[in-house]
Amino acid sequence: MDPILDGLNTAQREAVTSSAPILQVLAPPGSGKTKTLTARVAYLLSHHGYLPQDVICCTFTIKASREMRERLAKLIGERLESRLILGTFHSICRRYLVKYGYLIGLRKGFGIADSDDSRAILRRIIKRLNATIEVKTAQGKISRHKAHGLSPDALAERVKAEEMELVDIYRAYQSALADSNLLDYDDLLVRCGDLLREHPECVSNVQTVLVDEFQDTNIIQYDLMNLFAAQNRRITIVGDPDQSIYGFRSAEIQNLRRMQRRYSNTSIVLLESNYRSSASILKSAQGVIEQDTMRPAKTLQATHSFGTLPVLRKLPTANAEAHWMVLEIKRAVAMTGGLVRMSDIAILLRSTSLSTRIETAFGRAGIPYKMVGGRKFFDRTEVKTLVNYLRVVSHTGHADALLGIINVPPRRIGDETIRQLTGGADKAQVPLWNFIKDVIQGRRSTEKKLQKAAEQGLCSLVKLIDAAKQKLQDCPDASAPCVLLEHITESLSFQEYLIKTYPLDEDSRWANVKELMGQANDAAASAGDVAQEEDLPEIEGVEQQQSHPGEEALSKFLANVALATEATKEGDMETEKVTISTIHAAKGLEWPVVFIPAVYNGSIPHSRAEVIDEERRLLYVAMTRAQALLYLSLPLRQPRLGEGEDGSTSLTPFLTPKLVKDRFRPKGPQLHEKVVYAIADILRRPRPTPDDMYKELNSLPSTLDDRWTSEGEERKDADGQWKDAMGPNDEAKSNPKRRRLDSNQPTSTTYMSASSLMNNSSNFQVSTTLSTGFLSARDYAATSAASQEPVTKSTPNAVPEQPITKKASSTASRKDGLTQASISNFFGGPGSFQKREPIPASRPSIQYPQSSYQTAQTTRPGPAFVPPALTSHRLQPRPLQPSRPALEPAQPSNYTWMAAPSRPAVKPARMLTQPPNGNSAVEAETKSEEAKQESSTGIQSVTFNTTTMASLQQQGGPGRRTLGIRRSMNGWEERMKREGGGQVR
DNA sequence: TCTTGCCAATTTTTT
DNA sequence: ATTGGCAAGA
Repeated sequence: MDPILDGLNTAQREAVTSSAPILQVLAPPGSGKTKTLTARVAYLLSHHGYLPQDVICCTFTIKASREMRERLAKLIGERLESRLILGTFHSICRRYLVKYGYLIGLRKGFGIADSDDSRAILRRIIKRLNATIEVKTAQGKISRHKAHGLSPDALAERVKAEEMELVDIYRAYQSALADSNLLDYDDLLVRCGDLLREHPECVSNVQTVLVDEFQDTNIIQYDLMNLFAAQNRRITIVGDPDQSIYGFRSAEIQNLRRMQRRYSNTSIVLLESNYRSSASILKSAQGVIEQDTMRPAKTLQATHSFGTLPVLRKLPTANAEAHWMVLEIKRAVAMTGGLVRMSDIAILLRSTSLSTRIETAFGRAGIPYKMVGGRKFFDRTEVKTLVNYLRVVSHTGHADALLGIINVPPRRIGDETIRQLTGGADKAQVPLWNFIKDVIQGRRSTEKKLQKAAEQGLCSLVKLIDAAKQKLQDCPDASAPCVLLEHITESLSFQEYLIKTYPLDEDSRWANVKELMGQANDAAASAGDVAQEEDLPEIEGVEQQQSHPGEEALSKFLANVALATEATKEGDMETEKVTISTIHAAKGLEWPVVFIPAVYNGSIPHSRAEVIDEERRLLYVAMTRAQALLYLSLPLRQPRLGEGEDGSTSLTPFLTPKLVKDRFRPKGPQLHEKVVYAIADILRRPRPTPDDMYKELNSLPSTLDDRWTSEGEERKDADGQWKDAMGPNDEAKSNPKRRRLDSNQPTSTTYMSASSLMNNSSNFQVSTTLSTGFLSARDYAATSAASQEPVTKSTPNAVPEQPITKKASSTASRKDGLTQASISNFFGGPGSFQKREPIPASRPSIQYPQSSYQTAQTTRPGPAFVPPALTSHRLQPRPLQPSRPALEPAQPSNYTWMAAPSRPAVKPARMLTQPPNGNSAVEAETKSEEAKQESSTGIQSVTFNTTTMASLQQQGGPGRRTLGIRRSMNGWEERMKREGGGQVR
């Protein structure tokens, strides 16, 4: 078997090997999206004969693209991998603009304005224009407009007089960027779009385009995808509408539909099996996401056992909440006998501001952690300063960078001097840098005479920069950034400067400088590798812009700095650390144990959130990061920004009372043997031995989550000493009396469902009789073996400690199961369904909301298939295709649904129903046939449905539409039931 | 005029 | 806790 397909389930293979030209892979969290996309890249290279340099693969974050590169290197080897055009939209666009930007009049050596730069520019403009708008809002609005492709002029035409202020600011902002030869994040995309529209030949080599996290693309990115693929019109995207959490950045979920409308031959593969989380976590998460009524019902098929219920914990204050996390982390680590380690744990936050409390609590308790997401490193002032020096050296026109360093270290250049200089430069219509040079060399003068000291300071700055520029010219290779940094820090006596200015933490700041140099060094080293990631394939007839290699290395380094999110080098990754991250930054990742604190109204949903659904999805994304243990918590009081006047908080509305009751426990789970084993199984790790599990117990203040009542109150002991006795540091020496395991606490019972109540009461009575008040390991073993805390609740799916596969069909037949109809419903939008009817196939210009689907399922048994033995020959490397005639959106859209149920095995041959070269794909796919199940063979036939969408003049009434949905759902259910028995694997 | 020191305000999420 | 804005010394 093809090694590329190893370890993929049938639906995933379906997606990987599909010969469909336009393919959408829709998949819930944990279903192996990225794995599938990666495998598809490899597959396309090896089976379709695409050259890596002719394949564009867009990811959303730098981390994702790095991960993908690593996976691909393993799959296809570094040689091929390094030639792929793979990266974030922004970085890919930058590459094209570097090479071909001259074609649209972009100046050489442009820099990238990060959001601090943008903010600084806007601040100046707003001040100058005496505008009232806040810098941040202006920044956001401008970015929005750019993402929608609106230039200042275009904006001016469609906006009211009162908004003209913004137009002026926008204009001024653009010209300020242009003056400094900068592009901001949005410009990278917009300008690249301009380039490819005017000069499509730049991507004429591109055979296929793949996009990860498609639900997060905005309009411009969507356009770019199509422009990239203009030549050959072969696109694969993966995405999940439920995980769309970047609406604030103008991401548009509708792009999924837009794409289907544009490409009538869109095929869709659904992945439904979740390989990440316990069934109970999935259930809880689904309970959250399903509150979104506009969303299509969709199955999330668990492959793991039910596990232990997630926790929803109330705590008195935010500090208590942080402390509670400390205790639960310690408990989880100790009681699982090394199964759960610090690095297995993540704290996911709605906003970075929540981290401080947690960080201090962790710091005091000695819990190692690393904070990701907050752009920390490159924001450090000392790092920023040095980077600004590099930027000025790279491009002296970069006015903001220049202003950032003009008086750092202090050169006696104050506000007044700066005002004189910028004012003069403005008047003379000369870049600031040139003006300064002219002034100190006596060719020009400022309105008011500059102070001697200031002039001297300017002199030394100019000297330094000029010397550095010379050095850059002399440096013919990628070591330029490194060389320059050394030169600059030395000439500035930067270390002494740091010592003087930051006497408190001078060493850590210097360490940051060292780190920056290290990164420059790494960049230099990796640039020497076989293939330059930077290089785009040469295209005949289009000249690439060449530049000095040292300069290029420098500008690339600076671009990486600007585009990096968490470029903090993974140097200290080896040590065991808890991860603290924003939810946004956690997307695509997973951890065995996840904490989500502050689940109160105002945090989630955030008080300033615009779209409530997006906040819900955010919580959903956070919850589905967890594999085995999931803890949500909230403080009952918030000192500052609470909801009520008294600072009391209320639980997020996303966690409805019913959901809380059915799917959460009020306190951390008892971590006895059974629970621990279930965790081990979910993580696919060896079960720890009982000895391992018990040996650390004595370090814990309690083996239970009993420091607070389940109503979130401070537990009052007889002597009332909890509070002071339990500093975070001295658990170990606290009075044994307080460590006794509580057996009955009335408060906790209110939450318990009947089943868990039963065994909550009596299991631990043994312990209270122990003279020490604390269980020895063996005692604990004895009690916990008897305790049998229910790991499950009575749910149809509750199959403890058993892979859930056998139950799959029952889930699928539930009314909330994902059906083809419901998914199509999503794409059609609400109410787009109708009973199936013949639909005129050639209606032009589809109005999406009015469209309807014809659902039918085809199975092509026997002769229609190539015998399995031959399937491996099916997709031999093909000659590259000539570009195909365009399929215009005016054609009816025919979506091919290739919904392989997660569990059953499928013969790959079915893909042959599509002609291999795609030219006649449309015709083939529009044929819809009734699905038939080939149940007798015991082998699952493919469910290969063709959904034809076309516009409808008039819609049926709501009743009819519902009927239509029901109908197709029933068909699906029927099939699922029938398929339930025969499974091949 | 530049520097220093104090006070106030501030935090949604990312390329 | 960090940064920006303002007032008083050098």
